[in-house]
Amino acid sequence: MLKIYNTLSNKIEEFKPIENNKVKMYVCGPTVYDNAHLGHARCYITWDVLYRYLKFKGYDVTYCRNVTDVDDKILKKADEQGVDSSVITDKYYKSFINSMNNLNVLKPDIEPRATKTIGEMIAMVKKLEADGFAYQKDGDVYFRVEKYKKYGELSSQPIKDLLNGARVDTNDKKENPLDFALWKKDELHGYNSPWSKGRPGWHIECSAMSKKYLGETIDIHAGGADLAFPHHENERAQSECANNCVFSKYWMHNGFVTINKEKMSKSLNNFLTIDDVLKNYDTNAIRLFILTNHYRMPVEFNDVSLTSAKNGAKRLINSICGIELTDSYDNETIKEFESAMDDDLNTSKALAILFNLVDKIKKSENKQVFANTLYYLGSILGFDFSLAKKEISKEELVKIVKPLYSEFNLDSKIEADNVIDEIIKIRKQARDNKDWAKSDEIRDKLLTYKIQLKDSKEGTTWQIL
RNA sequence: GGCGACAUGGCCAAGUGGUAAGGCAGGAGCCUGCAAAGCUCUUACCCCCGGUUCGAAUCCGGGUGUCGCCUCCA
Repeated sequence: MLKIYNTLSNKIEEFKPIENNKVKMYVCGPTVYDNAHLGHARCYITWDVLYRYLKFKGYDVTYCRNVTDVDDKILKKADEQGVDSSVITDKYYKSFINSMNNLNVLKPDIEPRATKTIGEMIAMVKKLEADGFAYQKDGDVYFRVEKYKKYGELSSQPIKDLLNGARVDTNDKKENPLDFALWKKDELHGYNSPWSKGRPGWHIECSAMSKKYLGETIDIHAGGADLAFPHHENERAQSECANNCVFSKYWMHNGFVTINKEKMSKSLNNFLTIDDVLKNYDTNAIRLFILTNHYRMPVEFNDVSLTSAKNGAKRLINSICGIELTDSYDNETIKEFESAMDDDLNTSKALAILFNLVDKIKKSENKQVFANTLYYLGSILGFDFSLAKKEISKEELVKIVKPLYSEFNLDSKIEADNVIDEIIKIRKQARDNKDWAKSDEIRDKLLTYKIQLKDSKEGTTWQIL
């Protein structure tokens, strides 16, 4: 039985979909105005694991992750560069998708774009205005927070204390400082609407897209912890007032990636892009780095942790090397894994189970069963086992071996398959003569071509790194 | 100021009442001419004080420290 932490109740609750075994989940996607950073990676990897796990549990999941392509920052950048905003959004959307693919994050079922949902947003704002939940002022439209009695419930913010907060946006146009914009007048970049040429507020975008693609009530709404207030709070207020029903049954939030103990973010300018990190660490290292921690806890980025994850991931992934995979599994381990994951996605515990499998693969007679199980469960966590070391193909070998002919003055008639063995023979002569200098020189030289030698009593074997 | 989270071995991190998963690093060993890689083995009483209990890392109270949200942010 899956249990998840619901931000709405601040409790771990049993997960029960609204409709049979169907799950509708919505994750707030990126605003595409810059390259995605490691914080985004954490977020989308976390929800990718939830998506994969729900499917593993047999749920019929519809996963919607939007793309925000109407936004102040996008327009600012477009204006600065003197281009249409679509130039900016297309560029960074592609970059985002590329990063997600590189991170082995599954494509959501639906990826709506805000610019394609403007009509629905306007309709929603009209409804809110007609029902007295919103008011127009000088072409802007604001949501009347006091009309929604549950306001502040999701983020556990007492409404009266919000007013006393140090950072409340005061704006003469608002009836109440807490009211937030549903529509903003913008003659320059705007869309036509009943109120003004303008554009939607950020919060209404998600409300409208969620409704359009998943319906008025969904099972899970997720995103970064920084979205809980005000974004999710506002989304919930709008949607529940406009639709007159529950917006989302469960709300889930992931913790941040920190660097020097501080939240990694654009505004603090202390971020590393996903592509930057991928230069030094592969996708499995990043997965392990992130999943080692519980998804609601902060994760501190540094090279020590990433290197640790890199080494661990290598061992995990390579442990299935050379074992033919079938479809026989160790059911007991699968149960353990499920029980860990059922406990609010305890990925740390799930990983411990995977590492125990690594041990079993080495020690058990039944290597295949444990290797299958590791592959199966590891894939639920999104590890990419295709990166495990495999037998290299003939073409690859030919390519690797090519420069060795001249390097070692070999006869060009020697088959690629035999080149390395031929060099080992040369080295063996040196070793027989106890010419260690020459022997080591050959070994080091081969290593520069990513060919690693291993000496043992039975002779010397080689391996491509 | 309001709300909330966290504090476990060298580093990271599970663990919500019965005497501490797992990863990385380190150490020892096997292997080797020496290495590398790989393999085997290996290191903790849980921030402080007080309380509840037969028994607490785990519950309660009080400290101390760190972080987050209250503004755009995953």
